[in-house]
Amino acid sequence: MSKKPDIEKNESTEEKIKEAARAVFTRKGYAATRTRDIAEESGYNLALINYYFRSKEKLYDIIMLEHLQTFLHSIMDILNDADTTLFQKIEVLVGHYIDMLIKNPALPLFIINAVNADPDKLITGIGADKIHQENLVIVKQWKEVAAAKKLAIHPVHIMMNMVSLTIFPFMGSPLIRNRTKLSIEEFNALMLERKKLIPVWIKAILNAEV
Amino acid sequence: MSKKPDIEKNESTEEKIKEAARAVFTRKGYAATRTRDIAEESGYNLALINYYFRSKEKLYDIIMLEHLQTFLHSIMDILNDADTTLFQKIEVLVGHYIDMLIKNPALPLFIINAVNADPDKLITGIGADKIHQENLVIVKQWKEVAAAKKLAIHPVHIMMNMVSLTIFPFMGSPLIRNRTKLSIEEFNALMLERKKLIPVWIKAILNAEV
DNA sequence: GTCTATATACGGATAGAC
DNA sequence: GTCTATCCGTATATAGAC
Repeated sequence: MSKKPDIEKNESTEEKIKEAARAVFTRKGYAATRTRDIAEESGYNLALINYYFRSKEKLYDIIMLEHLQTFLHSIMDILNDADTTLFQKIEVLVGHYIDMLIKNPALPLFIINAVNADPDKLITGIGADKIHQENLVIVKQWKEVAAAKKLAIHPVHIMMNMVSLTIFPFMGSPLIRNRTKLSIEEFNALMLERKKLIPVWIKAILNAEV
Repeated sequence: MSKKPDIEKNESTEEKIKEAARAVFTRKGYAATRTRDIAEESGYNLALINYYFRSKEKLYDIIMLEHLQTFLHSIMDILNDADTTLFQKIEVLVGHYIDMLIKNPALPLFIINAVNADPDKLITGIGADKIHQENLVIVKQWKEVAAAKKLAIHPVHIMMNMVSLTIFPFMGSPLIRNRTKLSIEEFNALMLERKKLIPVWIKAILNAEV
């Protein structure tokens, strides 16, 4: 056996601080979190934050990029899958995001605020160039469908609809839950329903008379 | 004529500071704005902020409540209008909000962040009690439609859909505009299209086979 | 690596001159 | 009412002991 201690399951101090930072930054945003909050949440001393991460901002950047990665993870594979139809992609995409958002409901607000605070930083970090490729499989498939249906509406409407219907309820959940008196479990159950519903609705929207 | 000076069109110092505060708070949020930013934006000195508003937080509260009022202004009248049908209400509501959001696109993010930072403060300030009344005209109308259509889906889905489709694109606009290379004018034109489209889509959703 | 103590900077607020 | 100068708490960051 190696010399690694059998308390190996405990993460390193560095990792614990990062987790604490993720928790606090995600909840309160950059400006409102104090390094002291992170230290307290981690169980370690304030000085260790700088020892491991040099500065609050560097630590924040790490968390931000990780969140971005979580948010975009595997989406390119879905968008570029030659073996699925457009509507299958929509189903997979919506399902993927709802599962992810139930685990991580604060993510969209965090990311939108980050983009708002410093658009360039995020948008370049996004690897966004790749995403806008005109030769993504989904874009080609979309063009075929649009041509077949002789759609008069701008394609970004459909994209916005899909994203809006999927993501917004999570951003509004504090207000929605307060107004509706739904528990978190009931709310999440509704979100899971939307995995089936949103693709159906998107189809209905595409077929709607305008 | 009165003794008022003919430079009357210039607002008072107090009002100018409030406008500056509105601009900065709305753009950067509470924690990230410094009173010095507001002073600079207003053209006046830092000390005057405290002279007129006592503290950063009191000034923020004023801005926040004004924004909330803008956001909810006249919505109760629409919701409670006995002379319009349910779908007319949806049309009016969506149109009202899109017009308002084109003028004030940063509002939803500001409000959601405010709710997030301090749920109780906002939710009580909202006069939220009134909004949840079961005897609003729109609620009654909704129940009739739901009964007639024997809808299997939870009514909050429909509410979430309407709000999501209307509001989210504005919150995501920095990212959307970057990805699509749309100008602000083009983006706003799309939003205006949605005044007609969203009600149609809501109907389509209501009639969709599930 | 982890702590305590401290340097240094920044931001909100006020005193006091004009 | 408006300004300059300054106070003082708080937050980030670092020095240095263990």
